[in-house]
Amino acid sequence: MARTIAKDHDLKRAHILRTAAVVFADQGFDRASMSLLARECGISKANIYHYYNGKMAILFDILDSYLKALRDRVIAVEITDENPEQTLQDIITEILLAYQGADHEHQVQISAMSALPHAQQEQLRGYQRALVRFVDTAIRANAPGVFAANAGKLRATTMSVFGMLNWYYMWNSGAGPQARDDYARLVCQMTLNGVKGL
Amino acid sequence: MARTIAKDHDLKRAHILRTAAVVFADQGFDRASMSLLARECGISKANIYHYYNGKMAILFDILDSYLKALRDRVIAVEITDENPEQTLQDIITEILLAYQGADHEHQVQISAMSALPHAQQEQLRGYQRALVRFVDTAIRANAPGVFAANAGKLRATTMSVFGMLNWYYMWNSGAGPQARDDYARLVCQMTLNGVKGL
DNA sequence: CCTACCGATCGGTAGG
DNA sequence: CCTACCGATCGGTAGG
Repeated sequence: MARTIAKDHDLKRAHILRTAAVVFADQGFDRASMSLLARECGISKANIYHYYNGKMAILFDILDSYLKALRDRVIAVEITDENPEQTLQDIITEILLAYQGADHEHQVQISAMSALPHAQQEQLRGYQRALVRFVDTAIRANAPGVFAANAGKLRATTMSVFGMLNWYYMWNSGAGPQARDDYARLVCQMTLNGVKGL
Repeated sequence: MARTIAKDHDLKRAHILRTAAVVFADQGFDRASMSLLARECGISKANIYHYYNGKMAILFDILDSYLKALRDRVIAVEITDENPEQTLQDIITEILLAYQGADHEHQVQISAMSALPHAQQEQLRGYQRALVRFVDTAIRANAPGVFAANAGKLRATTMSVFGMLNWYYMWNSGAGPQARDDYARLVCQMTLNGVKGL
């Protein structure tokens, strides 16, 4: 009995979370009212407060669950020391595939993360940093000599990759696995040829 | 007499515009109140309405003047048919230099443009499209054979460049001309080697 | 799980 | 009769 209720509770909470990501992304966090969110969820506004303590708590849960899952999925990619090029491409592909279907969460991350308290922002940035470090290491493995001589170059190259990946939803948000795999190859190629060409 | 007053009017309007870009970027457009903007401008809230018809009129003016000037500055870059590589690098450098000191406007563009009416958004997107077309043409000139065989590749490459450039403020916003020139070389190199490497 | 309702603050405008 | 400008407050709505 209690389990049935608890299960329904989690399902409903997850539904609110997903709906909120869409509403916050479409309207913007500040102008998306709790009334609208309730309407979109098919429940009353007061009922939302049974699952979340406030509007910011929903925002934090969206980004915390999204970024944590993204990090865990990407750092699980197997690293083969014998083939650093393939490893980098595997990682980039995994990121682009993880982005698939998460455009709303991605947009909320970019537009609304700054609305959170500093401590919560710092926690979220921790997930982002772990991801950046992981990609950073994979890129460095492809040209250790170059980067040993120029530390700033590695950072610039890594941030270039994230620039390309994080901009992807702006021009190809509906892309499927094939298009994402293709783009991963292009990004990987630009990165490798770029850094080795110096 | 009338000219002196008019001149002061324009200067004051420009001051409101610049201050609003900073306030809107820091606080977010929706949560930045007109009261705060007035305080930051050192004038009364009512006085702002002498220069602008409303909050959205300020937002539109920020983005319209910024994007128009950006477009005009970049498409003024001289194109030399004999040296398409140098032309591409000149264009990328000009964009990064135009971004310098405009981080607030850039951030407002990304986070608040969607708050405007569709007609105004469309006008702003016109400036963006002109810029994209210009870069697109410059990239195509570097590998006509490759892109004739693969139209989607050109678009992906162009959007990669904008991803790298538009992400720059996220990790090196305070960069000076030297750092921007360095990064322009890296972006150009990644782009050229990437598309020619296929 | 809802209706009813609050303190506060919003963008915008009144009179002078 | 104009422009430029202010203190005070409007109607309406936000999160809770």
